[in-house]
Order: sequence, then C-alpha cells, then structure tokens
Amino acid sequence: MLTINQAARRVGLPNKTLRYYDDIGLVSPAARSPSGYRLYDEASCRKLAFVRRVRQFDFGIDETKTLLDLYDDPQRTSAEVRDIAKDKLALLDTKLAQLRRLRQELALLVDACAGDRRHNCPILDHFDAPDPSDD
Amino acid sequence: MLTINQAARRVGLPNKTLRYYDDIGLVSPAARSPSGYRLYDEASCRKLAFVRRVRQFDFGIDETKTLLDLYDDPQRTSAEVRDIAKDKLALLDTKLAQLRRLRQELALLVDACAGDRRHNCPILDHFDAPDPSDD
DNA sequence: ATAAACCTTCCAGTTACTGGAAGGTCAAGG
DNA sequence: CCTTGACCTTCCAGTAACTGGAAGGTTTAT
Repeated sequence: MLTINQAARRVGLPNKTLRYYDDIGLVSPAARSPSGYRLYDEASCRKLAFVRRVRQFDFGIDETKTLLDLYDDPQRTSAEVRDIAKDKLALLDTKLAQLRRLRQELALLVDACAGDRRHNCPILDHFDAPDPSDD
Repeated sequence: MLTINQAARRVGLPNKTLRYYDDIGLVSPAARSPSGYRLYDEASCRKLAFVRRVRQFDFGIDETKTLLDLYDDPQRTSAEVRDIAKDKLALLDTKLAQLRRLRQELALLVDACAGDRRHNCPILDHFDAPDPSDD
C-alpha cells in the first residue's frame, strides 16, 4: 500500500490532484490507515494512471468518469467506448481547424509588421478594423 | 451615447461581458447616466470591438490589456507589438502540434476499435497500458 | 525530546465569464 | 396617476480542474 505521495510519484500526478480525485469521487484510495492516511493499492494506482492518460487526451472529468466506468465494467461493449471517442475526435477536429485559422492570420500579421521603432503597426490596425466576419 | 445592451449588440459581446470588463478595469463606459446607467461612446465601443477581436486570437485578458495599452499609446513602436504577437504565435504552434498528435492517436484508436457488441476494446486497452512517454 | 518530513482538512484563488436574485428606472398605454 | 414590461443596477454563486496555503496531527530518525 502506497501513501499519497508515493502513489502520486508512481502515476505522475501531483498529490493535490489525487486528493481532488478522491474528493469528487473519481478515484478513491483503496483504504485509509488508522490515522486517516490515504492508502493506494495496485488497482487504484492503475485507475489513476488510466485517468491521467485519458485526461491527456483532453477528455473532461465527466467523460473520464464515463470511460472509467466502462473500463470497470466487463459487460460494456466496444461500441459504447468508440462512440465517445468518435465524438471527441470530431470536437478535436473543430478545435484544430479554428486554431489553424488563428495561427494563419496571426502569422500574416507578424509578417506584415516591420517590428521597428516606427509607430505604425499593422497588427494593431488589424484589430482596430471592423470585423468582416460580423453579421 | 449607447446603453449597455445597445453597445453590446453593436460590438457583438454579451452585456454581462461588458460589465465584467468594466469591473476588472479593462474597458469602462465613457460615462454614467444620472441614474447610474453605463453609457458607451464611439471610443469605448471601438475599444470593446478591439478587445473582442484580440480575444478571438486567444490572447488572455492580461495580454489583451497590454495590447490595449499599446493601442492607446501613440508613442508605442511596432516592435513592442510584434514581440507579443510572435510569442503568441510560438505558443499557438506548440498547442497545434500537441493537438495534432492527440488527434492522430485518437483516430488510430477509433479505427482499431470494432465498435460492435464485443467486450474487447482497443481504446480502453490503450488507456490501460503503461505510458511509453513516461520517464 | 524534538525536528523534519509526512499526512489531514478546509478555505481561497485561478480564468473569463455566466446565471440568477433583488431591486431601481424609463417609456408607453389605460 | 398607475401599471406593465423592458431595461438597468449590484451582488452572490457557480463553472473546470485544479493549485496554494494555513492550521494542525503523525511518523521517523536522531
């Protein structure tokens, strides 16, 4: 059985995060010591690692909870999991497209800007101009 | 002089956001009516629109404030603005690269998953496996 | 015995708003 | 003049997912 800091080091998360996950009922320690210390076993550590990896994929806590429940449930079908993953994929694509547009525009502005001691600045001019995408 | 809702409609931001910007001292109305209504003039509306456009570029409020100060300052040089924009661009590139990797991995998982009534699921298996990117 | 290094809980703060309650103001209609 | 409805005000709480810190108990080592 590992104490909170040992478990935290093991799974690569801050101990504060482990307490938080316990608080919200996402992953709780396997037991408590007589003095109230959180004690994590193999299974709870594996769940923590699972959560960490899911979170790295930008799933929210709610989605992570769903995934964790499915992970715990030997009766779940692969379709249930795949649907969640597909939704997330679509969302990621939207976000990526937005960011790409943003990057593109900003890069153009940086290129257009002399970046010297002059007071004229195309970047600020751009932000000041009326937004063509407005209705 | 426009009341808060008129100004909000004009610049395309919720009125709550205008109050918030006033509260944090980002953009304040030009005046208050005798009864305390916020009144926005041309200049304050232009600032709001400027802020909106900067925010669309994913600049934080603090960065927006800096940009707004530069926008207000006729003595600022284009180099000051460009440096901020370049930093942001680098940050955007990092974020984009991360998201791209994420999307790629998730897409592979979705492809690998049958998505049928079977209990075996490569997505969950992947999240359960030890993280190769760990130290 | 005591100091260092743990652990606990609880409260506040972060970002950039958003929602809602309680109440004041203003223009139009009866 | 009164009311109705659409505004406006302030203030408080909540969001997501933690993070930081204070006050205090526990364990381990010297």
